[in-house]
Amino acid sequence: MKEIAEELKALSEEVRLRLLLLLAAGELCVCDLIAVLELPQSTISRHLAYLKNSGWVDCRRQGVWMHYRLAETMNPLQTAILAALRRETAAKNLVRRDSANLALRRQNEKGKERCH
Amino acid sequence: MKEIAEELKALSEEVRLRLLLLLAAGELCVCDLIAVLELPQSTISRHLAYLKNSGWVDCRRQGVWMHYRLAETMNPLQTAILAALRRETAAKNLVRRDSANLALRRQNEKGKERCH
DNA sequence: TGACAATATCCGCTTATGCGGATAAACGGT
DNA sequence: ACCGTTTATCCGCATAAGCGGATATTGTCA
Repeated sequence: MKEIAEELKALSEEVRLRLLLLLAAGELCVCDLIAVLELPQSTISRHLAYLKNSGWVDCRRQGVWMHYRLAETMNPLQTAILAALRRETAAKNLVRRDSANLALRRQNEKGKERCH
Repeated sequence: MKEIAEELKALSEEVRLRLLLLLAAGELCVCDLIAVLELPQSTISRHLAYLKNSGWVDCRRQGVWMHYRLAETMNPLQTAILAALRRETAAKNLVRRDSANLALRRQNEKGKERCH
């Protein structure tokens, strides 16, 4: 039960929710997340570490860049909660804005190959 | 999004999780919850107030007794999360112990009419 | 109205958490 | 080996949250 409470606590913070929902759409580099959320690097990094320690995301290093993605092995509770969250937040302003920002950034990157 | 984070924060604490799961099986009086969880009255009352303020439970007064139950109007996210929680925690020791304690208390109460 | 029972709130304390600038660590390129 | 870039961690601070005994509130009954 303590573990379950910890998993939920990891999602009880707006920045972490935004990060998780962005990652739910696919793997991202930390620098992308910093740019999209427009928050200090230390803040983003700290919250990503929190999500990682609570089993929501994994990361892999590629050179200097660190890529985060959803944990590939979630327990059934996590899977169900994440699915519900994605479904019920899809229409929220902040979520739409974040993914729009990400799309914009992707657009501007065309041909400039970065983070890989 | 802040509201969603608040709803999740309400569930990120073991005592509140236990309370909510007990109430998911039906309305209960505060004195039952105190007896089952075996925690100080002020602790139980505080956590119940938290669950109420975050929209997970409602309460009704009947004389001196206060009865708590699941909120009858939850949003879709809450409904989904609660369903997942009930499903995934049903086999947990603590959850089973709590409901066993409640059943035992109900048994001992036979004919002694209380809390109503 | 006075005494009692159930519950909520207050209080001082301790611990946990978030913040963001500063610093450290990891890595690639030259 | 050194430099610049990216990310992680450290640090001091401020705020939030949990605890449980003490007190207040609410209601019942005589």
